[in-house]
Amino acid sequence: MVTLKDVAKLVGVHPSVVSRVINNDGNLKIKEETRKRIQQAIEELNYRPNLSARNLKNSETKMLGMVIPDFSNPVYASIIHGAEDQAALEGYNLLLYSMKQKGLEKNYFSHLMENRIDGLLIANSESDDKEILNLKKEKKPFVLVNRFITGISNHVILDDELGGKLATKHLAQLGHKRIAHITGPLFTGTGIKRFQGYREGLKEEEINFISSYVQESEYTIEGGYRSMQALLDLSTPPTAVFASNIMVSLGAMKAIQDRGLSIPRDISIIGFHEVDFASSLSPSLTTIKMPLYEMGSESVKKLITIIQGREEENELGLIISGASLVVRDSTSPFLS
Amino acid sequence: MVTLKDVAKLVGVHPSVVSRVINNDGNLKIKEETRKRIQQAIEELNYRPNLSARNLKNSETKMLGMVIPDFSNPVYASIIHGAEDQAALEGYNLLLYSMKQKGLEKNYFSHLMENRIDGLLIANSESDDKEILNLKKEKKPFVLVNRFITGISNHVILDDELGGKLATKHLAQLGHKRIAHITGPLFTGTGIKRFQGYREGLKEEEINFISSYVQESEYTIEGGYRSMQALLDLSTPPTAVFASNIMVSLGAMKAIQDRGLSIPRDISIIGFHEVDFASSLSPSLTTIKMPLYEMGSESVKKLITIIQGREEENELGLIISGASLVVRDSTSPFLS
DNA sequence: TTGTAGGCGTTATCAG
DNA sequence: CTGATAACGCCTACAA
Repeated sequence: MVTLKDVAKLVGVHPSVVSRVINNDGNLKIKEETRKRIQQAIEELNYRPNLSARNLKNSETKMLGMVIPDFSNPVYASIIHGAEDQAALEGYNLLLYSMKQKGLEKNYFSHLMENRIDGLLIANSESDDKEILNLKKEKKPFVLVNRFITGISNHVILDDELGGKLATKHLAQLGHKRIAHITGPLFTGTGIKRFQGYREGLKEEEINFISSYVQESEYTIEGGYRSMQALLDLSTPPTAVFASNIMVSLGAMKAIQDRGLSIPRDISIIGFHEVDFASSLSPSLTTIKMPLYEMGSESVKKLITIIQGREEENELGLIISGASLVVRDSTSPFLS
Repeated sequence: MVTLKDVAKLVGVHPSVVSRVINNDGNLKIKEETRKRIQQAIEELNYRPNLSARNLKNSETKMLGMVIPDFSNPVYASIIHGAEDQAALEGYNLLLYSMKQKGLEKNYFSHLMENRIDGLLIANSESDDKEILNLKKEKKPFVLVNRFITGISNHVILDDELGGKLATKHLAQLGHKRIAHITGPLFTGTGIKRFQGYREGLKEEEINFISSYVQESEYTIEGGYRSMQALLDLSTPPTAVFASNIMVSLGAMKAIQDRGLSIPRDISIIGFHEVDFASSLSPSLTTIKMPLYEMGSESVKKLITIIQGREEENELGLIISGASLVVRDSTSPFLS
């Protein structure tokens, strides 16, 4: 392996000079000629700085950890994409940890303590509250992404309430009165807030809240399927459904169609979060599009400011505002 | 930050003793009592070894890079999952690079040269052949995943040909004679081999190959949509279609349904690669399930043997055998 | 069984 | 403008 020394020897100069040329601060003075010779030698030997050594010296790694529930969830693909771009922009790399990983003993926390990563983005919903509070105690840089824990303010979240409201009002404005909601787990911040949005939407449209039209579910295809079945079993089934998540939407659509009912003729359905394949479903799915990419990139921005000590510890959490309706074929006016 | 020294000082012992306790080889002799005291001190101070220092000393990082085209492709989710599990099992971590990343200047190659990662899994299909050959010249550990380059033998691939054959024969055995194939790009190994499988399948079932039933496409929803439209525009359209990829399947299904045709009554369709939501499409999609998870984990195994120098440079590539049919509602017998 | 010394490759500080 | 030196935190011969 080629080191600074080798380059220095070839040029006939001290290693520290080579170091300075590489970390080109601009304002340190080096004779133009030696700089040239050094750069030539670097090319010639194909020298590459050893990052482990640099990391040790600078006590930073320019790597950020990010915990996600699962790579196969398309919603996280967008968040990751935003995070990755922003990280690259600021010279950082992303080390991803999925919760599905076998034998993962929360080594993202270890890595933070062991300085493998400079900071951590926590985007999984499983409850690790104790360890997260510990990070806070240890003053390790981290940011909660799309997640909220009481007592911790450094989070970046979406306006899920607005999204839920938009979805519900869209259905109401199509003339539907019997609007159901398949919620996410009601111990998650997102589940609760989308549900609140649903209630607000009903209120603003002067529709009575009927508790049997609310089914608590998991964020899974199977959950959506079962919950939709329950709704269809009601003596007066809903004519429109707001599904709290894309997986839930898939399950619900399947349940409706398996009963021989047609979307949207018999039942309209709207999903939460926009994904690539929404337009290629049959029928194509009306969705609420949330700024997922932005949430990813803003999370990284926030984490880096914390790492670089440019932020007060107790700044308020960031809400990425915005939510928009993408109308497709799965929702249509209520036909009495 | 707490270091070895701090622990040693607290116990009243030399740092090297502490180091030995941590790297518990088992066969080095340390008085049981001092070991205990050291371990207590470690707990007490909450000491964590600094990985940058360790990496520098050992000239390894226990991190593997992996280049993928895009996080939002569900097929890669399975591969990543397999890779991640195997890596964790062997004490490694995965650093993922998506090709979609902005301002990514192939820094996965740099990272390999700069010893940020110990080896690289190359699973993207974009052509970087020159740089890959360079890696070989530099004797840097890498493995090609689901990809083939002439002159390079360390790859791990699937039996795409078998998969293509299975798909085609399934359709033939349902009585279809007019079987179309929407291929992937025919400059990719996977595209070519699935196409070959298609031809073999036809041959074995004694069905004539008709070139107008072959549409070359990209691995995208749009590509599948356009190619399917072209097939439907034929004077004698096919009654069954083998789509080379899951995205292509989505596009093709949409195209069929947009024409008011029914799947599978008018046209049967089979997709390549099994994904979570295949069963929740409408109709649910018959697919060829390939051992993606295994490909991921085997790739990591192979890479680690190369890193550890346990493998001859020119060993043959590995083919993960196996392909199976998952029959669902999108394929049905041909009705004359 | 434990201590000593040297070095992994880089960079910061100071002196020349 | 360039050189020397020390240090980042850890590990490993070798010596005691």
